[in-house]
Amino acid sequence: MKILIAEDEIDLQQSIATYLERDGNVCEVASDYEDAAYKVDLYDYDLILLDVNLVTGSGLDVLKQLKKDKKETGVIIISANNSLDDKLDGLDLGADDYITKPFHLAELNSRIKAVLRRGKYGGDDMITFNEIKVDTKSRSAYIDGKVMSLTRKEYDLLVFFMTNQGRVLSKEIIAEHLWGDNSDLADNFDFIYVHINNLRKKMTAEGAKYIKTAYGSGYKFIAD
Amino acid sequence: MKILIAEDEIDLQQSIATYLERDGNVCEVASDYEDAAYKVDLYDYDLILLDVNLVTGSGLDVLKQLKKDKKETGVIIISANNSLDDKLDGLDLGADDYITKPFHLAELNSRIKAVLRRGKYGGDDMITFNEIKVDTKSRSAYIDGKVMSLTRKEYDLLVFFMTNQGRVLSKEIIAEHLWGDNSDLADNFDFIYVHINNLRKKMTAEGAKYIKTAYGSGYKFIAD
DNA sequence: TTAGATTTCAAGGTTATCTTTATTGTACTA
DNA sequence: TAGTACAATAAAGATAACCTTGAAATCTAA
Repeated sequence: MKILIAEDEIDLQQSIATYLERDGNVCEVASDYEDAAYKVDLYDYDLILLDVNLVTGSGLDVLKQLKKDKKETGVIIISANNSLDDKLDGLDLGADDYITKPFHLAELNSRIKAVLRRGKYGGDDMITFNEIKVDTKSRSAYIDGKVMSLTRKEYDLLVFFMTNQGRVLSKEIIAEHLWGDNSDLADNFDFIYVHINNLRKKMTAEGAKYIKTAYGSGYKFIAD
Repeated sequence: MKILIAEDEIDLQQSIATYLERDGNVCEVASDYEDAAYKVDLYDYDLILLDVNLVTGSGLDVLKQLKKDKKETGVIIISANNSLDDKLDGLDLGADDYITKPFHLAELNSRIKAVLRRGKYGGDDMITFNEIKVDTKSRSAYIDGKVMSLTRKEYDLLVFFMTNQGRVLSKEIIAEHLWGDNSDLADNFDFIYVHINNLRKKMTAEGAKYIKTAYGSGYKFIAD
């Protein structure tokens, strides 16, 4: 999921981002009103966490703009004070939920999941990149409409790449996500080459050369 | 960088220290809660690796104290069990990241780097200087919108320059940041000339002559 | 339990990058 | 202005990262 965190408290912003990224989401941050408005205008997000009290303007104005542009984005309002007004205004303007500071990340997380589950937004289970589609519910991948026959590791790898498009992923990071906290693989990540190779073969066979090598740093999934 | 390792497993403590010191960091260790609380109160660290399950108390209390004192210290939580609670509580309290035992040192290292970097340029993924843009998430650099094809050392060098704009950087400082290990290459930094030269070529090819030579003292990154 | 599929290991080959070396060029100092 | 220290460049050599393959170990489903 692609999530924008519009929040001016850097500590909080980073904590949320770190937590959500660990769940495989792609986060971007905006620290003031202008930044948020700019990014909302330019990109499409599945979800926006929107602080109403941004330093240089109101988050509610961002929300208005969003709805004017008819973007299909989930919105959760973050309000600092306890006055109901902000929340109600937010819901009136089409926000999906709200949460009041201070809150626990677990609380935020369950609200996020609920909003995304309602299905209206990117919350469906398909991840798409050009001609590649992945249905995470049935764990099946398609390319040009044809089923890709992938092993478990290949599938996991593909999903990890597709949820982190454009980002350089080191072998260590990949290993951590695909094998969890298995400690034994201490110094030898070489077999990742094999899985990369296998996945690449199946993709390039259909003309999809999206897994690029960043020599010395890792791999990234990106179109030319 | 000055790093405190608050961890009661002596073996782990020592291997982390050895690993980080090899990268040019200065490490101190604390084996129990009192020791950690004492040192955090007395000294300033760039980063603290904080085990939540210290023998005589909770690492989270150390974190609370740290935040109460408003110290600008990066914090990475080390949690032994898999229960999310500790990690969440840690992030709620303002930790920058967490890692679960057992983990790979390389993984820890990349998280440390991310946290330290975040402190320097405020959580933003883009570094900009005139027509040059660097996206640290995808590890890619752009000039006039075009992708710069950089090797790892060239990329690291560029980022180091751009985060230290206008400052004279000696070969020794550059070497320390890009190689960490100042033991082997003690006497001979000549290869830096080569990397400077290579990076310069790729920049000047696009008309960007920002790397100035400060004869006898180093280099600085600055517009005319 | 067993056949088949999948994952991991190990080894050799290939290439990009890094370092060394050597030569030429440039800036400071006496 | 000459001499010296420092810096730039190019090209060869060394190294480390990556790719590929086949076989052994492991897992999975019938």
